Amino acid sequence: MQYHPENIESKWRKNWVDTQLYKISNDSTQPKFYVLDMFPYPSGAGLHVGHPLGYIASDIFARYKRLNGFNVLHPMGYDAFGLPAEQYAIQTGVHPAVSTDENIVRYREQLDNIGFSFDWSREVKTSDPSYYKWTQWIFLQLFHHYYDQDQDKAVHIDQLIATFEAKGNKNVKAANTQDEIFTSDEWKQKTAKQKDDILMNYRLAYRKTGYVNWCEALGTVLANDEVKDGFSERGGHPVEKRAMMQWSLRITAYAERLLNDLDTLQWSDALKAMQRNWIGRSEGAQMFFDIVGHGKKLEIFTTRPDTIFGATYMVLAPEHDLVPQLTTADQKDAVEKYLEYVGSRSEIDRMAEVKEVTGVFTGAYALNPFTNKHIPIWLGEYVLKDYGTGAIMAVPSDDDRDKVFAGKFGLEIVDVVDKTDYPDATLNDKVGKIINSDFLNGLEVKDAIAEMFDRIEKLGIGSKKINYKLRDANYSRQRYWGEPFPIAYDKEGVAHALKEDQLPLTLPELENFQPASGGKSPLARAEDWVGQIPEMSLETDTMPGFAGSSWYFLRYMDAANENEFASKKAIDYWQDVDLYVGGTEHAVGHLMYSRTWHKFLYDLGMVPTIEPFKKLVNQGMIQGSSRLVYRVTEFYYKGVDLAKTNVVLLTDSYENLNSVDKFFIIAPLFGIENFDMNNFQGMEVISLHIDVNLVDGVYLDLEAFKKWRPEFKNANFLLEQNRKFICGTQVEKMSKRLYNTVNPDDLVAKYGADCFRMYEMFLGPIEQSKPWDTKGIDGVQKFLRKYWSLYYNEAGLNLLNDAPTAEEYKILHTAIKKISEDIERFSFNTCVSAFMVCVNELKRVECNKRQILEPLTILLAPFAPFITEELWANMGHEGSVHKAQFPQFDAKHLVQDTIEYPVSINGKKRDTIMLSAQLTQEEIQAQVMELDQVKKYVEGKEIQKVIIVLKRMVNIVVKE
RNA sequence: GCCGAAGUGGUGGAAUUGGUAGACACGCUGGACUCAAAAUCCAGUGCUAGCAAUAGUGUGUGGGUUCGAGUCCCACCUUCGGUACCA
Repeated sequence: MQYHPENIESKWRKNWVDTQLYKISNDSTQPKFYVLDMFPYPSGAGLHVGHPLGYIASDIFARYKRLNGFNVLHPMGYDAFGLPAEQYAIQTGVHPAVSTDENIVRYREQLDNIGFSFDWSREVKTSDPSYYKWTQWIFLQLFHHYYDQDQDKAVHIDQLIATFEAKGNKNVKAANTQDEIFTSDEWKQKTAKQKDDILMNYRLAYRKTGYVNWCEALGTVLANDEVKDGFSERGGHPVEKRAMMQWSLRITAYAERLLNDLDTLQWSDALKAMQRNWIGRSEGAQMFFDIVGHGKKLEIFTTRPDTIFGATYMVLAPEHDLVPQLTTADQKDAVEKYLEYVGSRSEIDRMAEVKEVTGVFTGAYALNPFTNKHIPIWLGEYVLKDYGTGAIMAVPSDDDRDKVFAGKFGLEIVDVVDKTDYPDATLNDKVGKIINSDFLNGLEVKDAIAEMFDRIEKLGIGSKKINYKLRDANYSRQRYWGEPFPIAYDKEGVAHALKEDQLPLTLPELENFQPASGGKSPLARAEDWVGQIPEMSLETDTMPGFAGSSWYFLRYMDAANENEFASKKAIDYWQDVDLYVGGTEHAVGHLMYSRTWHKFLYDLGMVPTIEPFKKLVNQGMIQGSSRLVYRVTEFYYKGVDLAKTNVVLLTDSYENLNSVDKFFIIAPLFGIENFDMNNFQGMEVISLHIDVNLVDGVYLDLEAFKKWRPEFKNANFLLEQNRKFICGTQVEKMSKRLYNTVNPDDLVAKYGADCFRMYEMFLGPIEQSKPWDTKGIDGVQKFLRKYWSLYYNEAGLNLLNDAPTAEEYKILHTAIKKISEDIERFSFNTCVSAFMVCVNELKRVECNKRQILEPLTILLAPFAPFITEELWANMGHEGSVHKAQFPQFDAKHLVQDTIEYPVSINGKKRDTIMLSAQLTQEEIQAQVMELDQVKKYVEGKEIQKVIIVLKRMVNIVVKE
């Protein structure tokens, strides 16, 4: 009987649904294990072979844990709010909910095809009101809390109000954007609007006017992690800075905890480094400089207070608040001109010209508190409004940027650090001896910094401070397809939270999804909706894409709960995610936000753990291997442009076009006789992506190609050897646009899901990125056929009940050991290899014994769930193989063919001698042997090779 | 620039603690079966020399530690990923 995956797989696919095989309970005495995949955004293109890589790995792990007696939570859902569906709606008028649901149906089919063990009864969809009710609810908790730095946790805003009423805000230590100090009496006299404005500066979800990333093409603002190199991550549209009133999340309040708690996680060093980088902690001094002739002081942040004697000027960001007050009449024109110039430049311009230094003098001077010199205050683009205080003291002798700036504008340079002891150090390295600095002279930089912290604090001109690169997350989107804010404004503009029984606040129905005028969301046009609460108007922005994905892993624990986001009982049972698998593209965005939300919920006592994802594995990206042909579009001869010719020529490479011989082939096609190289001027060629499915390896199927692109049906092809057309290749992102996507459905149809799963695992380490290549899949198919043939001969099932031999046990237990260990360390490619070795060996010894094949079936079940289920049933078992007990490794079956024996060499006692052979203890004399004795001893034993090791052991291989 | 990861046959990749480098698979070569093809099976396959046994050589480059290095140390080169006026 032959192995036919298609019948087997469709049968079991249905059976698993009918028997609810993968449905799990929150009531279990078994230990829990939570295996989570990053849920997908259901795009219109469907899944390609790159998407399931991580899902297959996590599915194997989940199944393995289940077979080992764990109650495994392994859910799946959809990150269903997002820009593409809305862009599609704008173009076609199809409601995003409709297109999203269609895509979800398609995703579900594709996922089911591959045989995952998801518990679909727990499916979540972030765009479902029953889900986003709780996204809105958590948002309201953020709105109602502030971060108390004394308790180092989130605390309800009512407590802050009570403190304000009793004592004002002087002694409040909280994460805030508030600089006004007020007393209890002053607070009480404020209007509702004023109070609201002040509280906004403390809330964890708050509104502020700030410089945001505005994307004109998408008509919305974006968070920092949604912008790459000045372009939007979705769609690649240009992004600019704009001042707007927006909702934000005060994630910076959690910066220190986000950084420190990384140490508790089993994440890769690379990923932790990325997060540390993004948080960007730096220790330094906050200092206040007097401004000559002004009451105000200039606040700066520096990590190098030791260089203050070299601070010969100050630089402010052009957007700094003090700029108008500082600018003198003389410099007014110059400053205004400069601000105009800065305003005209997009983010992309600024990034492209990092080397270019620009700046202008304000006319004002600050007082260097240590040199007492008047130092000029400049404006410069290289100082950023958002980082630190938006102002710096410039030390041109010890900072690259300051040096360039001073050089360009002729500012004074005083050398303050002597680096002669450190010839390899760069200008920015914090090493050397301080010079020209009065009391600091002779100190090492490190000591000088410590000394300065003391002095600054004693003089009362500043203090030690920690700064972060991390910014608060922009939380408003001027879009339709997102969670509406459960916020309404009264006539004064005071923000009021909706009550819990008013949730979910659902999206209004719209016909037209174009943004409303004035940079507003399409929701603004739904006037009835906006005004549904008397005397109030609803917020018209919606929440960003990361809102729903910041807590979905908690919803899976209790997905159908209508009263809470998840019951306390469910959360206490499942605790946190034991294993999280997903791509690095979420290294800073999603992972930072969900960690913050989780910590916030921890502060509120709603989750028991400080971190959501204990262990995280980043699967690599599967790239596409594109196939290209090259098309001659223009051909120049004797200076005559022959572009109008209707000849289309397709060739496999530029090299072919550059070869002289080929011109003689091409020339007649262009109607040129007697081709003369001297008259040839060149030609223009463009590359053309062709559908990889029309190509067998690199050979293009010409007929299929002409059918696919009828406009080329009369094209001439420049054929390579054997009259086969060889395509050019290029590795790039897998994308529908580049025609290099491979659909898993096609492979499942052709080879079966088991084969597809194992082949994806066989490609290489899960963490590694690699181009997709189908050519090795035959090897896995061969393996499955061979495996099947262990159980079956031509007549049918052919199994023996005989006791296995020692050799057969050894083959099985070698595989059990290797595969169990490799699954634990997430090395699935070596597992597949181990299966191949095992089956090859069993084939060699012609083993068809139940006592070997039964455990082997269970061993393979996580990898190939269908074929093993079929064989398990055919062997006469009642239940599913996926409910069986995973075979346990037993060391007694591994024949000891190595005996360790102590040995001394040249009179020194060394560790052990390892004799590789079936030697008995009697054969080896129970005494310490000298090296010569070893050799002598070994000579009589038909030793093939002796490797003499002095330190650890002697390795001897005996001829078989 | 800074941070991180990695360089092994024609290809994807093994080698888990420093112990016979190249497992497993693809590809290729030869053979069996077949009218033929597919499928299947057998043998070979790092490179160089040789009919062969065999010898030499070999994990990006150059050094080092060690009886022994793909693995550890130093310097360098290359590739990929992240990040970038972060004071």
